[in-house]
Amino acid sequence: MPELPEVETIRRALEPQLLGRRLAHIDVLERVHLLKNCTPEALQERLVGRRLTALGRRGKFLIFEFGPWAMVLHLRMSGRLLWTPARHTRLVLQFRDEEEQGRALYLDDARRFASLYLVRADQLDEQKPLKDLGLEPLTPAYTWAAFRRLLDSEREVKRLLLDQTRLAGLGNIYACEALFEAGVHPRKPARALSPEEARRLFEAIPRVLRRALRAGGTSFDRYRRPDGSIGRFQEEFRVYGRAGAPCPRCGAPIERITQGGRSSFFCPRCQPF
DNA sequence: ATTTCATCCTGGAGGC
DNA sequence: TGCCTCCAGGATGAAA
Repeated sequence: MPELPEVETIRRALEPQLLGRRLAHIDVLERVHLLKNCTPEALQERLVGRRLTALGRRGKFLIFEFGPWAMVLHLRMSGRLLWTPARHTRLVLQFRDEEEQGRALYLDDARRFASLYLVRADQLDEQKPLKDLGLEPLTPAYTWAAFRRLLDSEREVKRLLLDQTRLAGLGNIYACEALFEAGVHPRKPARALSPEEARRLFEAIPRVLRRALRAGGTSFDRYRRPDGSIGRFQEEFRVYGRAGAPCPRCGAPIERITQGGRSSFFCPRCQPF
């Protein structure tokens, strides 16, 4: 479900609530699928009693740093972090606050695809799952030179944009929307983009992500902010999920194709091959 | 070395 | 109402 704008929206909502708070309890209700490199006991031992020293994000990963140890969480398709219990609660993080009342954050994840790693905080860049992540689109590292290097591939540009080891944070929605904004056909081999197309795509990616952030992300299905409120970016979709509907720019019907088992939506007139 | 494919799992929507 | 099929914001590891 969540791509970079949704994960960053969650991060921004949680940070002021949680930074400096002490973790009182951690309950793992689903260990088999969720815990990738540790046991519930190890999680408890390393994290309980510690204060949250940082809440970060890399690509679609949320990084809860508790002093020397970090809990790295990926929500995958259906994961949500909520302040209230939900139908498919897989993990509960109980924080102590000043008044000692305590507040709990619930990981709700119907499809059980979410994943959690326990990593030493000083090893985050060297260990799974963050070590192979590619370029971050909303950071100073995202430069024209770095982006052009990334496009040096025969692969279809849409599939390249989804490869997290090349570019971190884009998912199906924002890859489709950025390609539309740039006027680039999703099937075009990355290397075959003209310099103008490459430049437009380079600029469209952060622009689309920032617009989505401003809207609080996309909630056409399950995604919610931790307080349960929804994002509004689905109201701004130009192509995603709009097969057959008129292109907002030229009126031609939006097409849907399949690439790597995933749907791509594009305007055949505005995004010529 | 790439690239495709199936798979993990559950729920919702739509067809009949 | 019930049953069936398809689809889903993601990623991985095996197979081709």
